[in-house]
Amino acid sequence: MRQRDKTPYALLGMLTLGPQSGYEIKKTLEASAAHFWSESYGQLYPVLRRLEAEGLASSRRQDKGGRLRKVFAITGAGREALGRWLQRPPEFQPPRNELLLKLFFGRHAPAGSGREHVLAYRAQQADLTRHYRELETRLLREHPRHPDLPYWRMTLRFGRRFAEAAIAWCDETLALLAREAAEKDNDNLGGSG
Amino acid sequence: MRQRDKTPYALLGMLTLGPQSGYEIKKTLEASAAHFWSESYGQLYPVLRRLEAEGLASSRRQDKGGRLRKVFAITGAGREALGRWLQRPPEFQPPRNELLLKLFFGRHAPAGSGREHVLAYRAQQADLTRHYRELETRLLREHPRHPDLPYWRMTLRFGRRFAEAAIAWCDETLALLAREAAEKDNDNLGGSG
DNA sequence: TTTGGCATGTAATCCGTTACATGATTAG
DNA sequence: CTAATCATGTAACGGATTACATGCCAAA
Repeated sequence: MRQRDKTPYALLGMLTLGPQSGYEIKKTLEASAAHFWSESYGQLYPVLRRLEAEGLASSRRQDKGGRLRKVFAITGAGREALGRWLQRPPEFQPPRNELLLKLFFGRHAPAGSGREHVLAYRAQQADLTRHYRELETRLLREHPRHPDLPYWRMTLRFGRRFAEAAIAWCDETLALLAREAAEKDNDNLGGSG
Repeated sequence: MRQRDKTPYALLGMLTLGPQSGYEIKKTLEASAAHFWSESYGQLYPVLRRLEAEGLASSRRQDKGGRLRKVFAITGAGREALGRWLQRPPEFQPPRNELLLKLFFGRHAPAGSGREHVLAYRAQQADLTRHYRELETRLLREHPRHPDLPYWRMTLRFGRRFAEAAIAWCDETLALLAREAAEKDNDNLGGSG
């Protein structure tokens, strides 16, 4: 298996929660880890096939209410491979933040567009904090003794802290943008008056 | 120009700082925006060529101390294209955080590996906060009246706030991991005794 | 003299998304 | 009836990195 390709490990990890179909894996991912990981079908299905070919997962066809499903399970070799990967230090990935890039060039942007972007981002992050809080509450209620719970919570906490930091930053930034806009207005008045 | 490809705009934006060679653009990017944007040469040079073909940038060969450089400048059409892009709302990009993924599956990881990853991340973020602070100080000292300064500061503040949030999260997480490790030890003692 | 930085580019490859294609079942 | 959801996959494309290839200049 390649070094840089993390999708196989993400899928193996998902299979530690129990045997699942590709479709289910995606749903589970979206419901629990969307804020830090995602996979597309175009990636997911071929990789599952590969995992099976390499003996890291096994599959059996299942008939569920007339629908055909292909349910995958992690194998012993799969668990070992996952464990080895979990031990390796995470690779640093160069971030790309389009909002910051647009702000960085803010002086050359149409008036008010920076403010709009930041407002939209703030709203999105506020929604997210609510979402994280709900998720955490539901998790504690529905799986209070699940052995994975502490780990799931850590990732949720990460999301919450970052969303809160983002909101604070938005407020600070909106104030700075307002000041810039005011100074620009002043310059214009001074220049013409 | 394509919709999704942001590299051209990043390069046009860099050219608003003045005419530069591809090599210089990369250096500038690394010195000022590394925490939210990066480009590789394999991407940068072909895109510069494309920008010129589309009339958004112009170039002239320059002989600097015997070395041949190809210096690019943004054109009027380039400024317009940049302005239009700056106005469009930033696209949401699904994040991928390998550290969180590894933590999420932490129960299946070799003992202590989660802790190590978090410690390494914490150290990295602590370095970063120092770096941001220095950069901001230097910026204020060296370019106190630069019209782009307020915008550059906003992105720096983002970096600092996020690094600080990351450190707080690390400390919280390290405590939770320690508790998990302790409980695991207890279980083992109870099971064998 | 040899290492590091300046400087430009191409080719191979990979990873990932999007669009396409298909079809059954279930809930409204 | 029909829209949504379950379910699996492939093909095309695009964006980005990495490795490769080259060569000059300055400083140690």
